[in-house]
Amino acid sequence: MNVHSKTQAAPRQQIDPTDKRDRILQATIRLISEYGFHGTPVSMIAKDAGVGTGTIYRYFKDKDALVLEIFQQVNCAFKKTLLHEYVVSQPIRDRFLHLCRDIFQYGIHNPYEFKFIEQFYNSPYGTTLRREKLFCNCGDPGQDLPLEQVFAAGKEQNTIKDLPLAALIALAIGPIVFLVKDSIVGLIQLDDATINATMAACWDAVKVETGTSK
Amino acid sequence: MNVHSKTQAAPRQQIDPTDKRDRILQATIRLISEYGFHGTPVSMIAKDAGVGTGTIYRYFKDKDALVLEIFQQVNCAFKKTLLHEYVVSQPIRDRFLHLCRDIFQYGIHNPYEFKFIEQFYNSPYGTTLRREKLFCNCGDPGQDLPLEQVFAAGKEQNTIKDLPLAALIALAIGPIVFLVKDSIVGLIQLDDATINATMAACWDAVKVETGTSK
DNA sequence: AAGGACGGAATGAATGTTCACTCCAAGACG
DNA sequence: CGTCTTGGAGTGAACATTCATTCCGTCCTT
Repeated sequence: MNVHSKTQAAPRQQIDPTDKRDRILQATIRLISEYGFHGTPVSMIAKDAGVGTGTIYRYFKDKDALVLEIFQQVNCAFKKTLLHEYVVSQPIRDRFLHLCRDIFQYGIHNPYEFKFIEQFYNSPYGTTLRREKLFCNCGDPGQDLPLEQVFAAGKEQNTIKDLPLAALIALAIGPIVFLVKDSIVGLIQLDDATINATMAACWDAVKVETGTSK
Repeated sequence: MNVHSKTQAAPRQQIDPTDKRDRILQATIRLISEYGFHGTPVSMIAKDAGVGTGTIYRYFKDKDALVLEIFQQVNCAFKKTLLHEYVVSQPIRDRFLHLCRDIFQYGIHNPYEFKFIEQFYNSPYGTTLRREKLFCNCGDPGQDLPLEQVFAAGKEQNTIKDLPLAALIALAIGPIVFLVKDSIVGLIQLDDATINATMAACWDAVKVETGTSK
């Protein structure tokens, strides 16, 4: 960008304003999502980010701090994605499908972040976080996930099955996580038709049956 | 060799026939399911198994061989569980629910093995295996998973939705894996009622709608 | 020229693997 | 029967490697 590099045209440092910090974050997400925390040495992150290993410690106290910051950042971004264009006044089914689609899209367009979050949540550290219900509230303390709101509202008006919340979430998110992971590793190709049909099937799983059951 | 090796009553060695080997396997499953491959040093496995570190290398070439053997063993045992009392002549829905129940039960009763398999499948090595479709065929080469058979049969008779196989599997297994993992880390308590209702909901997801769709 | 950002060699701790040794059960020999 | 020999399972300290973190010389900016 810019060129004349030097001669002051670029106001800050020469090449990377805070570029390096971002490169480190991105490389870490990518590598840890593939090899796991203990499977990715700091040296590997440095090489992938194109910086010296020492530089990483200029920006982060240690490896743990680096990973924790990534989790908080990615987790917040993901939650914001879910709330994007989410309208509480819409019918339960529409809101549900909207959320499903957002999760699908997020996973497909942010595969590394998606796998990173999943790994983190299933790590001992992530489990502790979940148990303590701390999460990252992103400045909206105490607010439930929108999916939980939808289920609560749906149960009241007898649109959603009367199941434990954990089971409903599993029915909604489980298949999506499963499919997206397969898609990320290249085992399948997710086209729009499949995504839509799968979302609809997730709805069938959580909705109250309308016709005869069986 | 042989010789009546004495009186034959106690055929083999005195105390530990293959006891240690098993203890090593069990410890590895438990620890890796919790801390991951790179997160569990061999020394930790040795201590947990109550053997010297060197002993592990009497039974296994290296750490990789140890883990690979566990995967093959556990994977085969799991598949056998799925085929237990599985009757092809039963209706699609009954076979489906039977398989779902088996997966639930296996996960609840073998939490370490369950998490181990999940981790392995999502590791780079496991992904390669899946892509190569090699798996562990347990002596039944080419035989599909029973779940795949059920879906194939169900599609033919228009009982199961016409979705890609991967999507159907995700709809069936995704929620179960999700719930069992939560149950293993103690976030929820899975009672029979919840299990049954969740299985039924999985069926709703994959079955062809009978009443009006909406 | 001063000061800080940067890279990467240096460092010490941790990990996977090896190896020289111990120990004990099971024949061999009297 | 009792003692000696032996072979191999078992062990954990030692070794080589890898890792996270630190440190210092270099270079860029001002």
